[in-house]
Amino acid sequence: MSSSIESDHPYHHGNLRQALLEAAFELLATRPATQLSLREVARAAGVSHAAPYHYFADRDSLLKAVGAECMRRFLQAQQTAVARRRAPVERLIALGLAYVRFAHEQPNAFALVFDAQLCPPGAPNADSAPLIAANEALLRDCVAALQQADDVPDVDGDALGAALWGTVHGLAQLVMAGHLPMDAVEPALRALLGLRAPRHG
Amino acid sequence: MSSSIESDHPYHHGNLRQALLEAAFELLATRPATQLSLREVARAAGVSHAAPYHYFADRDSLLKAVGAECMRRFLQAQQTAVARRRAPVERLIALGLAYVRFAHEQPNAFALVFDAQLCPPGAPNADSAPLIAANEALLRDCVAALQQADDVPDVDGDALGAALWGTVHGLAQLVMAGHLPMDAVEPALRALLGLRAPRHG
DNA sequence: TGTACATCAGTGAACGCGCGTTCACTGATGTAC
DNA sequence: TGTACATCAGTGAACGCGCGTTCACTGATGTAC
Repeated sequence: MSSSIESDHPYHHGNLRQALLEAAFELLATRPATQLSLREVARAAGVSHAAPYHYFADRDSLLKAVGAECMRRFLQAQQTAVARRRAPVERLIALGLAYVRFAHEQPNAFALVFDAQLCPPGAPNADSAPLIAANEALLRDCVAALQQADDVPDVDGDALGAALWGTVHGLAQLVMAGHLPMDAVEPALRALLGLRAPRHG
Repeated sequence: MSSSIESDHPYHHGNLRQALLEAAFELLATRPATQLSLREVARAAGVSHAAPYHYFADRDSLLKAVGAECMRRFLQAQQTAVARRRAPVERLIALGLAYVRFAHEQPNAFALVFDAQLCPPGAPNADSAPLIAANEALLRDCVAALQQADDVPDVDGDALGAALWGTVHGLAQLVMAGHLPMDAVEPALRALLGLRAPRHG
């Protein structure tokens, strides 16, 4: 019984920092990060609105930590998806689908990951930096593998990588915004990669 | 002298509705639409904070009207860019560049156009609906023209259109978020469309 | 095993703020006579 | 040309709200003796 970390003592919560991050993450199912208030998160964690200040300097740094948590889950979703595939094209498709599916299922978490205010790409001080680097590396590897296959024209790898990142990112946004059904994503990716083959017949 | 619509009478402003929309649009250079307050817009238009209620039912409908205005400018930027080009690939590149450039220069206006809360794609009651349809038609035409060129493999046109829309949309987002410099956009688009040619030599 | 005490995680009252919205009003305008 | 009047765009005081942050506090915990 003493093994329970989640106790209900009015004082000494146990692991409030983690509980706050989880509460915030769950609230993201409800509304965008910009609309999350510190008080709401504290309320959801069952704690007074002043308690979070023992773990986070202010609202902003709580949101930054939540963003890093989201990034972690986002990266893992992609790694899991890619790990099951071998063929370069299939790896890329799996990566893209995982990317879009995460955005579809956790739109506010996805938006937070790419929020320039909270997770600025130029400021590597955040916890997110290594995760972002890992994610870009993952994509780069998939593109490089594709290029080593023998049916791909000779184009700049970095530029192609940027374009494909743009594609999955944009498809994610369009799905999130309701402009495109999730079903349309895989055909879209296949059509695009289908360009690389010379005309049929 | 009596021709001046922009008078400075304390009462009877002249064209307050339009002035509010313009003030709001200019404020978008400063902060995202979600952070715009009615009072701020009224202040920027030089009018009391209650005045907007003569033209807009509430904050939300003001923002919706601003969104339609943004959409109008966004569409026009693309139409202008495409009008100067003839070759299918160049038309597509010009379209994509205009798309991304608008997002780069007016990020908050761009974001508002695609805000699902304020401009929901499923609710065609907004002023934006015909503009959105026109924009999608523009892209579709460019893709169809590309497919009629003789060096393109036989892939599903709708799926390809979705993918290319995703690509420009995603590149726009990545540029806005600082993950990609504006300079990288044209090479990325050219690399992607370069896939359609068989391997060189 | 029992007592005294330092620690510090969490409390709850309080602050000042800007917001969206309402409301009775004011006064410039243009029209009817 | 002059007067009376209806209209209605814009005013400014007021409301209640939830927010972020501060602060003195409380009381559960674990340790030293």
